[in-house]
Amino acid sequence: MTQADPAPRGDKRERIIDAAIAVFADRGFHKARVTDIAHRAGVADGTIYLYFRNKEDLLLTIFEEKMDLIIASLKATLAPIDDPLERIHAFALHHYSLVRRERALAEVLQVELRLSNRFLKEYRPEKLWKYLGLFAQVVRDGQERGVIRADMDPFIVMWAFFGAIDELGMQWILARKKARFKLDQAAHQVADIFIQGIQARP
Amino acid sequence: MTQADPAPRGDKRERIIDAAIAVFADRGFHKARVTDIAHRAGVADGTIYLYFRNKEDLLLTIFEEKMDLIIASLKATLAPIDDPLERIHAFALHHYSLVRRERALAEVLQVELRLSNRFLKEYRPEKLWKYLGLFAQVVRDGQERGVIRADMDPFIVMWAFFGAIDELGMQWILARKKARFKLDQAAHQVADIFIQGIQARP
DNA sequence: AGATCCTGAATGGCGATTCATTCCCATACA
DNA sequence: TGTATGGGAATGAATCGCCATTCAGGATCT
Repeated sequence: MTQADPAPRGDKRERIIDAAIAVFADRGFHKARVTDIAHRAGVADGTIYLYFRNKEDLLLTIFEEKMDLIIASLKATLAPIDDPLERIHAFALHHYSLVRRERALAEVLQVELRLSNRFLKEYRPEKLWKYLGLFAQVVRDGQERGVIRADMDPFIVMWAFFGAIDELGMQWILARKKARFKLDQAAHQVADIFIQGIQARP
Repeated sequence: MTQADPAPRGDKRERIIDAAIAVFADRGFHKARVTDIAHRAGVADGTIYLYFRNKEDLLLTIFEEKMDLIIASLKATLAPIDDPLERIHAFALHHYSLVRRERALAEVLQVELRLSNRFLKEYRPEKLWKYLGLFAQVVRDGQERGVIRADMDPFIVMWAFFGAIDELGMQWILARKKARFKLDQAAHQVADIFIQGIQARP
């Protein structure tokens, strides 16, 4: 009749993306077979190529689209918090709440994306910069307000903090149930170290 | 893993390892072709299989052998330093001196090893644990002496510190000459953040 | 000669990608 | 109402390129 979508167009695309996240997390990008993804999504192998240029495009699409959601969510979390030091704390907690809630996605973003040379060397991970940029901005704000040491380079602090958070998240994911620490505990300790480490002292 | 060399002698093994480090760093493990490594080492493709079981064994052998050297070097660096907080500083500087001096090796260890699922999930990176364990021990010593906060989990501090150091090292390597910071500056700032962050306060 | 070491072309397997074919259904027409 | 038709969507078997690995000979020593 009207302009109603005749076919479940978006549905298949969504299913392929979800299946890809699961399979990438499970087998790793390189070992993941397109056939596996197609099977899991309940579509034919060729169907995937109607929606994505190739296997790598599928990985990058997941990154692009999911990061948009994550960035929006992070912004919403930080918005009501005024104190920069408190925001650092919130950043860590927010990061891990995602890791815990969507472990497969987190695994793809943290572990698998890094094996894509294209991603690391050729492709500009704009979305990652945007995500981290929010943190760097928190540091700059804190410096302007005088609560964070002025001799710290926000750029270095940003990568250091992300590295710390990311590494612990990765170890937690890799260790699965055997993890020797709790994510929340890690979030608190790391945030605490950085807050103590960079705050301006009288 | 390399059991015992069946027979072959000479400097070929060494040349293959050096060539592999260069090619892995340059093209990435997956895109690196055995042919490229052989060519660079000045040997025939098949020769590589006289010294290594397969391509992955080559990667793991590089890890095993180089880590032994790195661990020994780190121990020698820390030995004459008594103050745990000063050792943290030395750890960061030592790590980056390696990154700067042997960039290709650092790239392989930091970036490429991570793409080997086998390495991260199945293989136990004992040597990495040994390396990091040295740092965890520094934290424990500091706690016993009362100069480091007792409420910090050495395990979490260890991963956080390594993550921070590692991430900055990776960004520096990836950015090559365009890096927006100096390695030494990063070493000092990160060490400073952690020292300020974990030291016991009166 | 025999043993050791090396060579590099040939092989084989894997799995991403393609594309000829089929399916589905909205619309048009009788 | 029944049937034809056009074309986009989906299929999945076949293709095809890539490259790690092998191995039947050579080369080089003793």
